[in-house]
Amino acid sequence: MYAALADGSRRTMVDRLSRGPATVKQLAEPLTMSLPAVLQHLRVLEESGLVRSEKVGRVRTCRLEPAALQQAEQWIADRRAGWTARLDRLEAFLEEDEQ
Amino acid sequence: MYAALADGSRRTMVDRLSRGPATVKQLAEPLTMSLPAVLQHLRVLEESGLVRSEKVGRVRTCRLEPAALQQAEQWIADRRAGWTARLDRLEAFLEEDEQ
DNA sequence: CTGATGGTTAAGCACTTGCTTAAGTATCCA
DNA sequence: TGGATACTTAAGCAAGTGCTTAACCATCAG
Repeated sequence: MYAALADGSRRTMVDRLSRGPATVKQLAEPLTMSLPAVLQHLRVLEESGLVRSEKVGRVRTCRLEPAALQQAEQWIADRRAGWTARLDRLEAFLEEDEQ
Repeated sequence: MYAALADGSRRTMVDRLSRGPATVKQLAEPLTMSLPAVLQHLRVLEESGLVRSEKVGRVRTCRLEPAALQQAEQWIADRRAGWTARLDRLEAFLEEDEQ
């Protein structure tokens, strides 16, 4: 899933989708690459669970899957929390030592 | 930076570091790969800004850089926020429509 | 029906990544 | 001093990634 976010073009796509659903064409518009390339990025995003899409007529509409984003966010938050907790304990220890 | 977190071995290293500083040897211990491979992962983590390390004697000690982690977390949080804000507006609109 | 639109598939290619082994270098300890 | 410890560098390689072009399929509008 972080692998999906590792690519700049894909982050641009996620950014676009965070402002609302979009078609493949619309996702491709700000990107300087061929449509097949965009399709491949979209596939990566879908496989990571970050994006869901469905086709109506000849138009495929994509939308963000906030639950997946939250999961990624949570992992980082947890590691960071562990680290700051450690710092707090160290601080408390130094404080205690001072007395 | 997400590229740095994209690899499982590197996430294992970050996880270890979230529980406190560690030497290269300690980081390598849970990983089933050669030491040079670990060094290469460490280099990626340092270049991403997620980890800082310094060498004393013959031992290199690594520690997490929480600011970088927070930055990654923030980006995700922002995209997610944009999306949920959209949902809220939609909900408000539907509610209004109902009256 | 026919052309334009929106998407899809397949093949190929340059470049990057994630390892490996082999051969160092620089401490530290007895 | 001499061996063990803790990294470090360099070279090489198999697999994966991010594109491309060419060709194709399925709507939709006129």
